[in-house]
Amino acid sequence: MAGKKQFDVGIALDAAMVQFWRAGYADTSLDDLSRTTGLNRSSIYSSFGDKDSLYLRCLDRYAARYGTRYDQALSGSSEEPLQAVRAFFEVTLQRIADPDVPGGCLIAQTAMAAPALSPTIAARANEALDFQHARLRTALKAARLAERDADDFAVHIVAVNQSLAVMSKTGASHERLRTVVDISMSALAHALHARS
Amino acid sequence: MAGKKQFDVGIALDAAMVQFWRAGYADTSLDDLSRTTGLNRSSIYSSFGDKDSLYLRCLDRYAARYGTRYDQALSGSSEEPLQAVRAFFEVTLQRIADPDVPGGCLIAQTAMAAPALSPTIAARANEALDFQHARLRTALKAARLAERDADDFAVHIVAVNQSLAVMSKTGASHERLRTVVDISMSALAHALHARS
DNA sequence: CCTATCTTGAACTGATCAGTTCAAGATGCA
DNA sequence: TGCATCTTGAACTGATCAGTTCAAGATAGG
Repeated sequence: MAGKKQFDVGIALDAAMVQFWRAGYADTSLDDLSRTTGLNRSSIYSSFGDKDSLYLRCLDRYAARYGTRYDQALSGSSEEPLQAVRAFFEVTLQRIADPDVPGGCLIAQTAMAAPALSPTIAARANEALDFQHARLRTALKAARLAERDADDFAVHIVAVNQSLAVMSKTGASHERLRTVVDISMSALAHALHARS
Repeated sequence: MAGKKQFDVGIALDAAMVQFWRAGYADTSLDDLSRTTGLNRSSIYSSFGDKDSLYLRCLDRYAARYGTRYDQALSGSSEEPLQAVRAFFEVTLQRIADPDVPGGCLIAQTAMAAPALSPTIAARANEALDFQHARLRTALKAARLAERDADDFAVHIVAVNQSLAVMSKTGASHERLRTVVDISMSALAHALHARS
């Protein structure tokens, strides 16, 4: 209505998300957020509330953005589960290789720091991982994998996917990360070959 | 020579290690350390130096303690690689199940927080993971696995082992963690069955 | 031009942080 | 008992933290 037009909320959220993603909650100060978003402290508070609220919004933004990519990867080759799961892992590998974005994974980082974070935030990270599990479970069941196998592989794939975040933080090469994935893929291939 | 006898350095280091392990570097204050070790701030500084030095000693203590267990697990069944790797994973599963000690993994936690830690500390965590990889590589090669396969599986197993730390932080049940391991074990079983 | 409304920078508050200092107290030895 | 030595608690320093406040400035509608 009056005053100057507002900043782009989406761009500011992306900048805050990247900052939390790179440095974690504890090691990101409001000054860091102010600097990386280009917003004043006052503007951050008036637009996003306190640090916890902003972190929560960044977590949701992260989960939504990559969640749709995981969904697309799994549904893109729904008739060929091996290819679908390969595409699923590829989402993570490409994110890690993306120079515009930190390595690691905001969800994994949140889970690791959970004891020091607010229960609401910790719960949100767990929900995101549960959702990831459900995504994979559904896709594997649709591929006519036995119910038990679908559930087990979903658990395994979620875990291995998280391990990529840890390994990338240690400076592991893209090749090494692909090796981690390939061995899980071979296990899935064997299970699919043996299905009824 | 004079004055009161000293406290037990080992016990104090264990307490500090557990504190760092549970809360991470950033969320552990010197007051926390003073409280959990029972030592005065002055005593901490005079005995262990500053926070970084103490953290490094805890990291080394952690790596040494569980490193020997991993070594024993791998060498205990050196003629049967499947059993050896199973025992390797069991070390981690038992540590996670141990109520006297936090879940997760101090090395993984350090790696995840690396960007905010001193380069020395981050490097030490990477060294520990490299050592873990070498351990597995040697054991798998001794089991007459092809050089390339031994290296690849060593990379995979190190990653999956780290994933257990992440998943345990999300409240994953012991059963689920075992499922993660079992699928990697099945992949190894197939590779061993197909060896020349 | 004028005024109402929003943004912004900077300063301030109370809390916590790592690290240091030092005097009081406890202890063992002679 | 008395002395030498170590431990300990508490206070202090300078820095940083999250969160709040407010006046100055910028803008758009009338």
